Amino acid sequence: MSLQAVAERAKVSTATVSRVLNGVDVVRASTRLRVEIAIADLKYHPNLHARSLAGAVNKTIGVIVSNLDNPFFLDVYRAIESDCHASGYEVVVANTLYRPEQLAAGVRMMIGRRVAGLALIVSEMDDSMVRELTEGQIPVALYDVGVAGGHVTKIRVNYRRGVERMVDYLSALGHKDFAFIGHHSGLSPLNERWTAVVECTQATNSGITVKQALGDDSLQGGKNAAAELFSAGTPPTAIICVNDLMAVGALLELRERGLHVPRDVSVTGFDGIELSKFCHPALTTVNIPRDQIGHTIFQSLAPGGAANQLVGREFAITPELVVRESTAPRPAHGDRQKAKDASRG
Amino acid sequence: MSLQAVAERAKVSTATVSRVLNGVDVVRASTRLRVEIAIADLKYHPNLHARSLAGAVNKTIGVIVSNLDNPFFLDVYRAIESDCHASGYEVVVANTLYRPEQLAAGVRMMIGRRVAGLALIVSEMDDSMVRELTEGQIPVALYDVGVAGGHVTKIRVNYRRGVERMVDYLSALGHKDFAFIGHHSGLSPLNERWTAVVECTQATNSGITVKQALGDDSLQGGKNAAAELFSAGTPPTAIICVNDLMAVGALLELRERGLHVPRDVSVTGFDGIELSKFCHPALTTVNIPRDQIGHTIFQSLAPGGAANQLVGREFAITPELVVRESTAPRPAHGDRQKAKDASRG
DNA sequence: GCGCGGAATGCAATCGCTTGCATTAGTTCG
DNA sequence: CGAACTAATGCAAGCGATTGCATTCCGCGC
Repeated sequence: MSLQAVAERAKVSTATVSRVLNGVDVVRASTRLRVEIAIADLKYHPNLHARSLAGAVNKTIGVIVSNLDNPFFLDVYRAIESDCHASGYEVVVANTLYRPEQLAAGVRMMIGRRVAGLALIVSEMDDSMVRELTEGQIPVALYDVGVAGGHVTKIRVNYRRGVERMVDYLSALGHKDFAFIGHHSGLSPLNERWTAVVECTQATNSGITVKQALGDDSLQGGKNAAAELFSAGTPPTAIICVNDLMAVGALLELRERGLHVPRDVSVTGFDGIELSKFCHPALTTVNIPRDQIGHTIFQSLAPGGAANQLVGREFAITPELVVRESTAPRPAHGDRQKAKDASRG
Repeated sequence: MSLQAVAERAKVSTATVSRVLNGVDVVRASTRLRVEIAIADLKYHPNLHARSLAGAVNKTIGVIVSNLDNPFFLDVYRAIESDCHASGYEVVVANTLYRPEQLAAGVRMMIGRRVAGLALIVSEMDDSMVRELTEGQIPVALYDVGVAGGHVTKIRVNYRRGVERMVDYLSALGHKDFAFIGHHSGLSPLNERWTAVVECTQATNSGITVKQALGDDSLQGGKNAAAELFSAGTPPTAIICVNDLMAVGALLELRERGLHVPRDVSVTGFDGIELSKFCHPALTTVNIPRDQIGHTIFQSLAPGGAANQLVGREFAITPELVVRESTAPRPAHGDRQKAKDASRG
């Protein structure tokens, strides 16, 4: 099961077998055939560890994400994966579940594997981690954190802009009682979004209030957070969710409370995942071009081609508002009574 | 950046550094400290390729799935991943998109990586692939295909049983015009499900008809398939979908056609993914315990512990019917007119 | 028949790490 | 103080490829 074995069976040297394997075109046809037969007979599969050790160009790129369960991350990952396969690269993913120690473990693993490039689409990066990566050798693509330069490319989404549009839109519909559903408020990129919502709502000087509820980054988490919003205080008429997944979760909670979306409450998502179109009602959301992010990441990580222009740069993406069915004008006072009733449920 | 470098800096041999790294507990505390400092100073990360080459026990297990986009696969994967991390294993996934050549590539890669075990949760396995794996060396866990024995464990879900329950239930509700929404009918495990539906419906000798529509294994695919069902012929009153994901897609299509689920049409899913509970209406489905599958796979692949009892065996899982809101009695004749109208839309 | 020259092979060093065995350093005692 | 042990450390042989360089083959022209 080693090159050695194949070589013996084909009565050639390991060097020749290696050449056949790698398509180095200097092997006589008859020899090549003999080797190929031996390979097939032995069901030989080259040991990839040995191969990369021996210095073959490493065609693997690593991707670390916070939560594969959230289609947002999956979509970005898939875009990267598809580009990679198209260029003969392999991908290895790590899922951190928003846990810094898992991130650290993932990074260690990737470096240990000597990946050709490393993409980090995570929210739980702390400064020391960023610094370590920046000081390291391998090309890195950072999403929403750190700074570009050297071998690190940064992709930044202008969340604030997206939130602004969302808030402006909802304000225009007359909403005043806002709520924000988020998760992991302890992580700075996530906290920034909440801050953005607060600031945007306060900017329009019209007595708007916002409260926050937190849950996991999941359907159930969104549902739980929504429940919390209606458990006390003034029920909101507009709920801005940090992402589509949680928004869909919130939708169910509202339905169970007999609240109609968007008649009684408006709900918005963020990301523009496919599900946001398929849920009911379809979510008004802010689209983040996940494919584009994935492609950009790949290009900045894979050497050759356009890479040179991309690596070390920063890419800003301005998300777009997508209005669908989950938002409507603020209900009249009388109608709002319903939400209050639901609060007790 | 190599053991060598660390050794020199700490003024010890590479052997000692290696011992420190691996926690072999025979190094004097003072020496260990010196080495650890050197490691930190150099930001040294062991080369995992070299490590496995050198014969360290390989703690990696490979997982190949057909479509990570479908939460079913993701759930199984996550269960495996979580078990692995708990036992200090690493996981590497490959996504085939139902393409046999991608499967082959994935298997080659896993073998090349010399994984400790390989899980295949794919529908596109052909006999030769199964044979190759069976004849190979590494522990394998097969889902829904192949046979157990030797180092291959098999997990089999009794689909037919699930389908039977579904069909019985729907028949009891009076449905006669059935439809099946599936994908990749060319792959035998998938084709079997269609066959199961046909046979179950024909078993109850009551003039039941079934037609089939196909799409991708995605939300959009489900929607497309549903559209096809209403484009010609008698519109069905009960739609059995091959999985929840496609069912949710179908739901949207029906909604767009002004058909109410379950009043006008009943829709069922399969798998019991979380989304099936969060969509509207919540899907009547057949639950497949994905966690359990993942755990079983892990146990049969990871050596030690209960592994011995599991490896080489076959596990049968009988899925359970979960009735929710997407099914109801067959509409009366007059009401069915609505579906016919929708057909023209 | 011989010498040549390029095409095919083979040799062997190397990649970074693990590990069995040899060696050295430290301790404890007689 | 040196013997006898044990605890620490070092040596060096792999692991399974890749690859630059040396060597052997072969067909040809003279």
